[in-house]
Amino acid sequence: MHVKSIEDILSERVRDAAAGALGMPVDGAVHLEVSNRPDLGDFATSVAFTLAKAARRPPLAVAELIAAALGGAAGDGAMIAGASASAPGFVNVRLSAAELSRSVDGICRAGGRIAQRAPTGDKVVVEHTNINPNKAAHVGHFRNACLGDSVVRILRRLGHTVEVQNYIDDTGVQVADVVVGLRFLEVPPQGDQPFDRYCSDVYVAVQHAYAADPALLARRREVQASVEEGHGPLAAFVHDVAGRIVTANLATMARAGIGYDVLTWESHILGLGFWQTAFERLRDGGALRFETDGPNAGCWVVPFGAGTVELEGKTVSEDKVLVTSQGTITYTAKDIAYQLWKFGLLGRDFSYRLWGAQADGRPLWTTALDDGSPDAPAFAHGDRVVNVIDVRQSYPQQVVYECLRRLGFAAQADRSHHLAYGVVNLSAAAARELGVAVDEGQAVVAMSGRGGIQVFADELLDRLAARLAERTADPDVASAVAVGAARYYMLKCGNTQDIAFDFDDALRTTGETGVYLQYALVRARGILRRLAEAGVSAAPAPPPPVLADADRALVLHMLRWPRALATAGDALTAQPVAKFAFELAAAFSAFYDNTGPIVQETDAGVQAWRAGLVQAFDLLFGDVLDTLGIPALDRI
RNA sequence: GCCCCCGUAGCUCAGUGGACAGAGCAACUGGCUUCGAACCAGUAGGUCGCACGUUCGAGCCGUGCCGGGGGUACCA
Repeated sequence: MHVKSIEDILSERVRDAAAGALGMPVDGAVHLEVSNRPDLGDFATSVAFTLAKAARRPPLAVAELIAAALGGAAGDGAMIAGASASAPGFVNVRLSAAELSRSVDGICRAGGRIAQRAPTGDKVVVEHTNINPNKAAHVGHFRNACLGDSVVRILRRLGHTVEVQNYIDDTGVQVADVVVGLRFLEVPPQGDQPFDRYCSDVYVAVQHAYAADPALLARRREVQASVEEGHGPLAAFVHDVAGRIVTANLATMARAGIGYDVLTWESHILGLGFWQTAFERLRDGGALRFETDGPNAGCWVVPFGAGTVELEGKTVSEDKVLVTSQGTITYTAKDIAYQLWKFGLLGRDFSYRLWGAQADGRPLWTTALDDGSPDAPAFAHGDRVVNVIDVRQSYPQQVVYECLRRLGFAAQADRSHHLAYGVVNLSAAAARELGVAVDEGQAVVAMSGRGGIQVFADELLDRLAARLAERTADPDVASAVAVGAARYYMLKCGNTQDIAFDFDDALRTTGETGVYLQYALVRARGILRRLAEAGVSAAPAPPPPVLADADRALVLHMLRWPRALATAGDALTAQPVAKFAFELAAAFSAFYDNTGPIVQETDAGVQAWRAGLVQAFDLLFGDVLDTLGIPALDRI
């Protein structure tokens, strides 16, 4: 259920008051913000500045007129307790205790989900994770999955139908490299390391082997050729390896509560001839050009950027090659076919079969080359598409969207979103801990799967859980707190911010961390538990005559949830939700510490009100944490 | 060359054109006989890279510089 937010209602009130006081129409929504002068009011608006000119009065005089009109509406049970004007022209509004009480009641009746919106009827396809199936997930992949998963949770709350796709590139060189290593090199496993970690090591070993013996590269071509033919024992082996790695990667993400709706395999896109269909469309639509000379002679290209340019004495082309002079298909080409399919524009479809059940009970499907399952739901046909992909792939992503445009699908191109996120590097300290030589003055070191310079996602979760196990007897609690800490670490920065991964930061359990959020909820649930034991109801109750600042601040913070969620959805980033969650937890912690124990409260009115307040916080904050994928616990 | 991102406290980062620029960490002071101190209350720490411009008002918008990173592959 979606209730109109306090700000929406206040905005209308201010607009009406301004129109009445000034005797002139006020167009559009009046922008309202949470006051950063809580001594003056709960909300503030600068609308007087914009109206001053037309009203032919100074801003402060306009603000005073609006405040007087708003204040006139105050009274018993009214929404607004009072309004004031302050220099140089702000209007400050204070909510009444009765309104705050109604808000607490509303939060409880909504089960905390006051930010949930009615279904919009549109479908958003979100692609994230997308790990090459030849290695264990590292913290860079983990950032991708955390961002994608939280954006999915945000969009679902905003009323969108969301389908999560995890693209598996099982035909690229990376898988081929590991298969070469497994078949032709004897790489000893380290102890009882899991298969995905072993493959990460093999991948590094293969790079060294190529350098020492270039003849080995022929083996890679051999593997790739067999994959392209799609049958034979080598192809079956590749398929088996990729499948085992995907299973391992899914298990890693499942630890953090991250799931999917469907796995889309690159080999299926090729095997079903999706690219051939897309190619013909592009060629016939005039979007492609076959080059007979120049740097791309013999290639099919999509003209892009400045075309052919002279740079530092060399002739280079900004056009994007889709089919090489050898006849092979580039990744971008496959991505064009994939993107067309996501929108239902290809005129082709996969068949599907069930991959398995996931931790949250949702089924996971996979594309299939055979007839698949008759029970499979319909996938793709999205109205919008969000691709969670490293910022370094911005250029090929733009090529993909431009190709849609050139095929006449401008609307779909506009509804294609590259959710670009910054790189996860290692801090100098983290790199040294991994045994990597770091130059003096070098702040960060790039991770490298080929070079074996990386921190694995499982390793991060394991180390966090181990640290937390020192403080709790329950290993399930330790791992749940570890998940919260790891996810918050990945979400608290903006999408475009590069992250310098640092063990000291990532393993912290105090301050602005996931632990802080979980601890606030644990404290609230501790109160509710004690109240229940004492037989005190936690149902919403009327406010006491005098409302403490900590109580007011807590209610007002909770009321900001819908806007925080909407902001996050508009920008396709979980960061505003992460920041909001921390601030709300801080408001609750201050409330907790700066007021007496509710269980021992002697004033029955105060006790009843605060019990209801804690109940509302528990419900609402549980929804906030779930949006971030942070487990809500009763005890830690 | 062209395109994109970043530059805010010692460090890591927030800051939808609005009031005195915030948080965490690190440093320093206090606070557990009370619903769990993984917390709270406080002190200190800033030419918001630089310069012009737009605006009643700029960390935010525009232009030009200076630093750092990335892209501009017949890799992904």
